[in-house]
Amino acid sequence: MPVAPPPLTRLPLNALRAFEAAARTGAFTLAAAELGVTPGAVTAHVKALEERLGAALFERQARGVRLTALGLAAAGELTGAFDALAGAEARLRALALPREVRVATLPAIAQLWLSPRLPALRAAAPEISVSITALEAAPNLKRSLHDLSLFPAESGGRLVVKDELFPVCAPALADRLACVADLGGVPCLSDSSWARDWDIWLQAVGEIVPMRGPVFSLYALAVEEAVNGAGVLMGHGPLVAGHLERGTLVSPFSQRVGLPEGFRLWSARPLRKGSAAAQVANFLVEPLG
Amino acid sequence: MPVAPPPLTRLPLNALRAFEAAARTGAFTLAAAELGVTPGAVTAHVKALEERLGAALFERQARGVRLTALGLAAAGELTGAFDALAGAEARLRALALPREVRVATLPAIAQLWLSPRLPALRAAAPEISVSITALEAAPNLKRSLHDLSLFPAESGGRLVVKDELFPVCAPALADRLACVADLGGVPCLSDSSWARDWDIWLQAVGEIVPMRGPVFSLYALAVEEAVNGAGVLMGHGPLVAGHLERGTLVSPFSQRVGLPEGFRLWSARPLRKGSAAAQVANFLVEPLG
DNA sequence: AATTAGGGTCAGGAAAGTTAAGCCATGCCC
DNA sequence: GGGCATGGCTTAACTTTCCTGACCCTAATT
Repeated sequence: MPVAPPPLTRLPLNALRAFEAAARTGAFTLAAAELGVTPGAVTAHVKALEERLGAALFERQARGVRLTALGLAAAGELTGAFDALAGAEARLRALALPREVRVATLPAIAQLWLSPRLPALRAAAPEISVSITALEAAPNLKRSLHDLSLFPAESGGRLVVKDELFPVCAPALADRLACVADLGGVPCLSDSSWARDWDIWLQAVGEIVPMRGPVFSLYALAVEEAVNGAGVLMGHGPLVAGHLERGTLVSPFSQRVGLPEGFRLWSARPLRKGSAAAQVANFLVEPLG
Repeated sequence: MPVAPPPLTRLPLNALRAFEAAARTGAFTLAAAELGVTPGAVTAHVKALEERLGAALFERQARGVRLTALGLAAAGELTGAFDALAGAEARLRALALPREVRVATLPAIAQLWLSPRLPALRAAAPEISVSITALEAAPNLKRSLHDLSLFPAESGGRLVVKDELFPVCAPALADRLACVADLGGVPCLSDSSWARDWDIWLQAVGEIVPMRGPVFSLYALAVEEAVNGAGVLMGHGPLVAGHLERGTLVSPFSQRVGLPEGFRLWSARPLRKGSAAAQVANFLVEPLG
């Protein structure tokens, strides 16, 4: 590695951020995803930084990278500094756009739980602009671009609604289901990210039924298919409540299994009383109040 | 299947930095100088940020800009965050280039005091690479790119050498100076950034002598001219000591005026014992060891 | 009236990022 | 165990963005 030429210029900010993200996530691709750029850009940034410093920050391996001692030593302080910067950025945004609230949640929750509630929220506080981002996993709260984050968890945040499992299907299909064992004779829909739902419910009710059926990658799609009579879906209480009310889905069995987890709401930063984010949070937790 | 990537975009880092520098310095021009870009770039960055936020950060006035309430509210936290980032950056650099020490000082001190000492420093610690930057004013320590900063001041830092004033000139010229009043008959050299030197000395010795002579913008140039016999210069003790020793300059009058200030050394960050920066600092303060 | 100081604007050019292909170990599979 | 697919980083050409440099504008100063 060549010794650095007299670099009296400061280290490039974006390269530092790319390095920090790569160090924290442990992979260039993850860092790229977090920063919203392509992996090639992260490669270039880290490389530029290493050339500038005249020392390697990562060991390149065939599959992935690993921090060098230097990289490890430098990453911690950088992470702290960028956390502070993210906080300052969020505050600036909150000051400039006090009516913007950005919520992160699971795609299923966004579509099946949050979306139906938005009209009422808009009616209650029309000046607030709520934007929803669907993410597969809860974002890093310190670094997130969101104000609120609604995800299933067993603890933390504020409980919005408890989750429970029970099979649901179209009314026509329910007629063919007299007992749990009948599930073996109909398609059982499942969602790839909640793959264990059926196991959990069956184990809780003490039954063993061999089942098969299509697997969906979007829970909302599985719900639609269930409504269309394509099969029986393991329903998450809060996500199928609307269809149950309207009668487009019914619950063929009485056994409901409460899950230890519920949908819980976190805020990225302390909510100031009366702020738009606080209003939205309160609405989601206590829609009536 | 992954859900669509976050359409949320974060505020551009470089624009935030430009805004922070402009807010802290109070002027786009100064911010541009600090960042090493042109004022136009700062204009564009701040403008982009304001458009992104949908709110003004500065009030544009015919002559200069002034922070809006929003800008003022946002600037403080940003400054703190960027200070933290600068600290992390400096630490990264120190880890990667442990033998680099960067010193900021006045041009006159660089040329007339520091430069003559560098050979001895190199001999004492040949592995350390010292780079010197001449600045007209002491840099912001928290944000500086330098490790050490050597500037005249009345307090703070570590005292390296006291400053005192007394006229100096070439030996041949000294013969024509019997008393202070004779200064009126010879050119009196002065430096534009130390314009008050003559006043200070004359007032201290209780004389009033009308004088004129060329004004230099570089003190080192004035010293060279004095050596060449072009006139009498108000010498700063530490900066003319070498010439006095070699006899290329002499002090025609006995009156020496000690200044309340001396050359003082600051370090941007706490010096770790044994670090290259600490070695250089110790050498400058106590050259004998 | 002329000068100066500070921002704003615009065309052109340098340096980001993107897209798509390439590498290279690992792990799977027959 | 060789063949083959996979995951992750890299590379190269292209595109977009950002910076520069020269100019204009306004208000305060000389």
